[in-house]
Amino acid sequence: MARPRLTAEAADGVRADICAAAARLYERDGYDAVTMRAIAAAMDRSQALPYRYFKNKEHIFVALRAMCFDRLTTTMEAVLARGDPPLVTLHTMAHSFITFAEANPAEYRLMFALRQPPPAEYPELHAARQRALATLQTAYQQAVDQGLISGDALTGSHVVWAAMHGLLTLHLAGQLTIGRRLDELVAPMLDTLFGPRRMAAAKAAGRRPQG
Amino acid sequence: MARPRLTAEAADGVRADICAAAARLYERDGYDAVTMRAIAAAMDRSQALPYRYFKNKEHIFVALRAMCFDRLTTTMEAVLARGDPPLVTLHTMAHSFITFAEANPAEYRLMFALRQPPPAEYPELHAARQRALATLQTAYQQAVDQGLISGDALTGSHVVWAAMHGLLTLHLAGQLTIGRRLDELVAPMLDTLFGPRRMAAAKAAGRRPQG
DNA sequence: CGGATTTAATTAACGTTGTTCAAAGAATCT
DNA sequence: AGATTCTTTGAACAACGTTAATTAAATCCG
Repeated sequence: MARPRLTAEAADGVRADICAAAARLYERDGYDAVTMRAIAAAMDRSQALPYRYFKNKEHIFVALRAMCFDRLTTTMEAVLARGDPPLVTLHTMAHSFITFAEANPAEYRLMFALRQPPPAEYPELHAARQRALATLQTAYQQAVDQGLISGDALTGSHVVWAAMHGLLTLHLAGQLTIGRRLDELVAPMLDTLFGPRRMAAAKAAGRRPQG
Repeated sequence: MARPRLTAEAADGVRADICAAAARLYERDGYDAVTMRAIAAAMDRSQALPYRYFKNKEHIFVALRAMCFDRLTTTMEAVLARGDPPLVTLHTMAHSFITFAEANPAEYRLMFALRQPPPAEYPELHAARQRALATLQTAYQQAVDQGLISGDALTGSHVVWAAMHGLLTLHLAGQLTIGRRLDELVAPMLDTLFGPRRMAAAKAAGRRPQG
């Protein structure tokens, strides 16, 4: 025959390199710095190379998004694995969500950009997002099962997700005028979502060493 | 002397025309269709004309954003002017917020875009946004004054604003997987924010013909 | 009325960008 | 070695934001 095709792993490796270069550019110099030419230049390759591995620029950003969601999911699953009392877990999970966003604002902006291709077109990204939400839902379900929260977990976890996300979105867009510390709004938000008295009691009673 | 400068009103008129052309393009063909050349072409002018009236493209979008916030504020103020009981007003205001977003998704996306210049650089836009939030805060304050809600109005109105916004943001980005109707989440969200029992009671007792 | 002058608007151009396509390079089999 | 097939490249295109040089328009003064 002829020259053998790249192994699937090899092709994935190149794709990973492309994503890494794009991520580095994005994190260091912002969205506008992520150009196809710059990505290729960072890899010491020609400007046309990325097009052999991604259909277009948008697909590269979709891949980046999925990677970010995977990272977020990992931290959320770690919280769930600690096995704290449900309300403590929810509280901690919400804070780790906020910590993630504040530590990686550029990534968060990317993940939840308002201008995005319809998720249905990118099942991989959709799955990554669902994994994060499922983790929250599991924690919420445990709280419901123990009678600490009423309502169904699917709806409730969506409400929590949306409320936290709204806070972070406004914060990152500089549209929060109340003070400088986001915490001033996080605490009341969590109180509203989970109830202040129950939270305090759960935290006092539920602290464990590790898990 | 020589050719007289354009009147301030005349210049504002041209600026308004530019914004109108940009808005029409944005609404009809999306963000990518809003190019300086297309704006000028829609006005039957040369491609360099917008630069005499706006520093750059970003400033045009800032102006559009401010116009959208003014429209939102108008509808919110109308709700406040009805003079319903505070909890009814808050409830109605939240729904009008959602109605606005669902009726003008493109505008909403524009208003709350994650990638935006720092608000401090555009006091006019900042003021327009503050006006909307102040309206909500006023309604919230009335509820606090009547003992229907605890906590301070500034914090509380921010929490409500953020929660509603989070819901809409995820909805518009297609990241809400629960059912098709946004209402399935709006109702639980409002219940969480304002309390279901008090809400129902207030609505039953407070309905008025017009205000 | 007619040149001088000052502002407005246009034409033309520059540097970049995303993307495509034909040509060149590399790796295998016969 | 030569043919063949995949990979990579170099060059090109159209479109964009933006700026500079040029032309058109409207006033004032004589």
